[in-house]
This record gives sequence, C-alpha cells and structure tokens, in this order.
Amino acid sequence: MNPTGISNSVIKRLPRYYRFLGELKKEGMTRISSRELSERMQLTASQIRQDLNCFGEFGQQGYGYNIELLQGEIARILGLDKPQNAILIGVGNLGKAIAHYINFESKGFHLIGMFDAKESLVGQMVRNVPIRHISTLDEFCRENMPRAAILCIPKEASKEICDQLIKLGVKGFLNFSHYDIALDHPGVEVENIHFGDSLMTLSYKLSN
Amino acid sequence: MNPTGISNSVIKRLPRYYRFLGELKKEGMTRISSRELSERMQLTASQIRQDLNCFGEFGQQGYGYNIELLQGEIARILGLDKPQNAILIGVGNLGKAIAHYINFESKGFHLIGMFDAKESLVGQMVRNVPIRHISTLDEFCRENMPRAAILCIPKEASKEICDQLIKLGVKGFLNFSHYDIALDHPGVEVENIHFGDSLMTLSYKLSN
DNA sequence: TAGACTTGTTCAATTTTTTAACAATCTTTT
DNA sequence: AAAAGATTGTTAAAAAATTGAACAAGTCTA
Repeated sequence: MNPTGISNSVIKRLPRYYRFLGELKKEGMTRISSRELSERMQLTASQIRQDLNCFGEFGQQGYGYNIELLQGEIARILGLDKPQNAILIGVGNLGKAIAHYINFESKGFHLIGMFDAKESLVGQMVRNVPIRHISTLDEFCRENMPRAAILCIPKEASKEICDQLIKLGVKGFLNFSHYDIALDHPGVEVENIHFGDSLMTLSYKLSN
Repeated sequence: MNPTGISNSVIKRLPRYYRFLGELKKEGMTRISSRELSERMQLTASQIRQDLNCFGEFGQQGYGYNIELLQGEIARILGLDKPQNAILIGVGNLGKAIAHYINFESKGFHLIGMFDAKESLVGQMVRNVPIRHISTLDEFCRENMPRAAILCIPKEASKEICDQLIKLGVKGFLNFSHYDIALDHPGVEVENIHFGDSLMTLSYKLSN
C-alpha cells in the first residue's frame, strides 16, 4: 500500500484504462459497462469497478460509464491535466530516441531542457528543445525548477547527477540507467525502466 | 505463482542480484554473506536466502556465498549461458537506439536480424546486423527460427506482425509498442516496456 | 577441539489481491 | 407512469503472495 492508501497495482493499471478508453473513443463509442470493458481488457468486471471506486463514483447504475467523461477523470487522477516540467539527462542514442519518441505532453510532462557532457551536442535542438551542457545544470534548475528528470546516462555518472538533482529539488525520476536510485530520500519517486532486466527475465521465461 | 512454481517477484529480483554480484566482483570481493548483501541491496537477509533457495544450495554455512560462483549460477538460471536468437522489428528512432544501446549478448540473446518497412533503411548495418525489408520476414524466420522478437513498431502495425511472428514460432516478445499482446497464446511469453505508462505512473506519484 | 558464523528451511503472520454477491438506483420499454 | 432490465458502488469473504523470525545443522577459523 501507498502513502495515498491506494495500492500500487491499482495505480499501475490506470494508464492501461486510460489507453483503452482512448481507443474506444476513437472507435466512436460513447458508453461502456464494466462487464464489456472487462472482456476487452482481460480483467474481471469486479476489479474494474473496484479500481475506479478508489477514486470516486464515475458510473451510473443501469447505464455504465461515459467513456469521454471517465477518461477525463482518469487523466485528472493521473495528473495529466497539469503537466510538470521535466528535463532529460544524457542525449546519447537512447536519450535522443526517447526525446523523439515519447510524447511527454500527453503523459503529464513538459520537456524544458536536455543536458549532455558532450560539447558537440550542445546547441542542437530536439523537438524544439535545446541541448545544454551538463555544467549549466545547476543554474538552469535553480531558474526553472524542474520537477522530474529522465535519466539516460551510464551507471557510473548516475549517482552524482542523481544526488545533485535531488538537492536541486527534483522529485521524480524516470530512470533508464542501471543505477539503483537510493530509496532513502523521502518524497522522491522513481520509475525504473531497465531494459537489461527485462531481457534477462524474458530469457528466464524462455529457458524454463 | 508461475508454471515453474516460482513466484514472479522472485524472478524479477534475479537480474538485480546478478547485477549486484557483478559489481562486487569488480570491487575485488570474492565472498559475501546474505546479511551483508542484504544491507547493500536494501532487502532482508532472509529474503535473499529464500530467493536463492528456490533454485538450489549455493552457499556454505559459516562462509556465505562465493560471489563468482553464485553469479555464474544465476546466469545459468536466467539462461544467459545459452543465448537465443532474436530479431528486432521496427528500426526507427527507438529501434535503432535499442539496437545500439543494449548489449544483447550479455543478456541471453543473440540479435540476428532487424526489419523495417522503410526501403531506405534496408541494407544499413547496425552493430554488424543488417536491416532487412519487412516483406522478407517470413522467409527469414523459416530459415533462422528466431526464438524472440523485440517490437519497436507503432501500435497499429503490432497486431498483424505479432500474429505473424507467433505463427512463425516466435516464443518471446520484448514489447515496446502500446499494443497489448493477447495473452491467450499458450507458451508465448511477453515482457512489456511501456514508457508512456511509466511516465503516467510517475505523474500520478508526483501529483499526490 | 571449541567458538563463531551463516546457511537452508520451516512455520507463522501479515499483507495484498482477487472474486463473489447484492442492495440501490438508473435506464429503457411499453 | 409503471415494470422490467441493467449495472453500479460497496461489502465481505476467499485466495494468493510476501515477509519475517527462528533455529538446527553444518562449516570455518583459530
């Protein structure tokens, strides 16, 4: 269970609900019952109702859920309606791909800066955001107060950058590096994406 | 619980053990007790012993674990010692970055081919692996029998490609697309990496 | 040989997650 | 406007997963 009193598994399911509702909307549907949604998502209707009920009452007896409205509510719950400033650290192959590939705006964030140690990258633009030199990180953060950071740097550099950013007030990390961000900073949230771990897990599953 | 009788949370921890042991080795250490490892990894010693004990007896009373040996055992458990052939579908920004960034060999896989629908990419090499046209996928698979596929394609293309690959005998997917691979194919394993979902989860955590 | 250590293993406790059930209440139909 | 049908919010129970404490047995070290 969480500080908020809502279990992590519920929270992890929210983005998926959000995605599915978006598709239903695209299909032109306007309403759906928990039963029908459960069939599409391979869940039980009970679980859907219970998940949603953690946050409020969004449906109507005898009718179901209004898709547009429900998606809006979930967006609000996820905080997508109030984008937070984010910076990206490490604009190598991966960082650049992330910057190009992910639509931050639709996922609750606003990318305001990118940083790298490589001089030759400085000044380049990716999606209208300039790459700055890592030495200017302190100054930039003090001015712009980013709330989140996307870490696309090697493990070796991670500890230092991470400590620095936490001191500068960054509260959330999307961590692609193999560094395990210490969990002993209260109020700092981390989402890890470890490709390597996922591959090894897959390898295990395919071997057994 | 799993078909194998070992819980998913145990399996998910294995790559992390593997990584930590690698670091200890680098530091020149040769042995470690569950207690000391537990302090480094922020787990309980009990849990470590229990996790490892799912797979065999790798330690010695009064001594602890031999780091080199234990890492080797975990590598074996994960199947890293028997790399499986994999292909990558979709060599856009993300696919290319993945191909450059991830060391497949050290994670249980051997990248033998990359595919894209864009003619202009065909023939290019990434890490000594050629990009082929997607229309040659069938033939290639029948000849080379890849066991796993890394999907870096848009949601719209995913369903078709996915069905095709399953028919061609692919048993594992590392799925970066937003398509939810249907779970009703027995024996097919999926690891999802949804950047968007992770970002939204982070957004939630930062908003509450 | 004795004392210190540490594992493998068991068991119980706790927590989390899932499922089933149903009264309340809304919608639709006639 | 009433009856029939549908579906929610909510509760409570069941099932599953996870964790932590404990200790006999075995190994190391001196």
